[in-house]
Amino acid sequence: MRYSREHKAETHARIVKNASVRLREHGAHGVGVADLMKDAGLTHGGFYAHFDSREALVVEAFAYAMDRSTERWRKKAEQTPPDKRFASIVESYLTPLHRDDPGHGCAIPALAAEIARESPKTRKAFAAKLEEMIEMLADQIPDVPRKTARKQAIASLAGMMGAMVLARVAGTGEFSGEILTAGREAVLDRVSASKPGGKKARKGVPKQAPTA
Amino acid sequence: MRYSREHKAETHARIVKNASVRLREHGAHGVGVADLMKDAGLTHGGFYAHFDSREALVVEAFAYAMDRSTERWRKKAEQTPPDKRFASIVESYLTPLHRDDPGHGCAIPALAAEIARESPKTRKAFAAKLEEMIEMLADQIPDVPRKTARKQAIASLAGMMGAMVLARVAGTGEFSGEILTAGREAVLDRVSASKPGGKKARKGVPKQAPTA
DNA sequence: TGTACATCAGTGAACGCGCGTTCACTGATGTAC
DNA sequence: TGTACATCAGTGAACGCGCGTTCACTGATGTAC
Repeated sequence: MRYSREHKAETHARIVKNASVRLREHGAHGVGVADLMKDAGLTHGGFYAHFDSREALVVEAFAYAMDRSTERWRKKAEQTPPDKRFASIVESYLTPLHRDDPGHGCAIPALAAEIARESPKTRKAFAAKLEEMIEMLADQIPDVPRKTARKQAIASLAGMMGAMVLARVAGTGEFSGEILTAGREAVLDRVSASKPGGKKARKGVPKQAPTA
Repeated sequence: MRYSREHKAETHARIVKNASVRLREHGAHGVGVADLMKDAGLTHGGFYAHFDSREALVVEAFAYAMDRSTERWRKKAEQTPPDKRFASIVESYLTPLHRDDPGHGCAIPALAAEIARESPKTRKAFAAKLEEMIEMLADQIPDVPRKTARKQAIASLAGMMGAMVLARVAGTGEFSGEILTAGREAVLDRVSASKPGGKKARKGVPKQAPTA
């Protein structure tokens, strides 16, 4: 072979990693094969030595992005006291930083709507990663039955990714910030309220009379 | 002119209306100009007598879809007692029927993520329609200060459209239904809990020990 | 009222372009002897 | 250890195709006289 034993695997991984950023930035159909290969320092002709089709790369790149998110949050949780794990994930998710850097952020707000329209195979691959992420999130909600934790994880993820999509549509101004704040408070409030002793109002998120 | 006075306006409206369905079904880039004109019973060459560009049609079709949703919900609310208006919207939104017919459903889960990546002009046009929809939703949340209602409307819409996107990614099976249910319960629960006398658990949505 | 002309929504061929994919070729390296 | 050959990741030209857009043309109708 032209290159050393692990060279191909490294190149493959580099293509996938770079593609996962570009696809989150520009959408599942927003970047061409030639550009994706250029990102990895290659020419487009060699693409099919690594992937059966463009769609196959899309699937791998999504899986990579989802795995990275799930793993990052799991590690973040490990370094946080159990009762603050979930809140720390939500708070780092619904930020202007995340909103303004989709390429390095969660793949769900960036790509899920498009994926839902792809082939069943692609869609199912994404759904499996979604399921993993939900389970990981449920692990971070202590002191409630597992079924409740899972429901909370699903609803929270929906609220988080939904707020992120809306915030990106709204741009970077006041309206966009308002969406991030409303989403963050609602998710944190709901989950803390579901705990046995957690019905007291959270800081800045009174249930009846807002101070702000 | 070849056609009677109002003929052009009618044709224009027909193109926009049909396009709003096709674009929600297949995405903002998922249908070509030729197909969109064919839907209206025309050939592609005449397109530019009606629109400056394909993107101009996309903007009009989105505005049309958003206006229809906002108006439909407003009317639905008028025929419902004030304290049940919001719940009736949420319940009709997070259904398998809506999930399985994106072409006639809410434009936000279908298209918002793509719109966020379009030109500032297109994005802002969508953001303005989003703002209108949020205001309409806030109108349906009684008995709380306006600021609270608006926050609830934003967070609820994020949860609703997010759950719809996730449910569509999950397909039509059990997992997908679980997402719709979790989203519905979370949104209804959160809003009813924000009311002065509304802290009691909702039917089937116990806060600590689920029955199902 | 009747007639000639101007209008312009709609037609269908054509344009240029970018895309995903294919393919003959290259050449540095691993392997066989 | 040294040499000839086989391998195959990567190159770059080419392919076919569909897309958004342009354009010369059509012909039924509104309008001017």
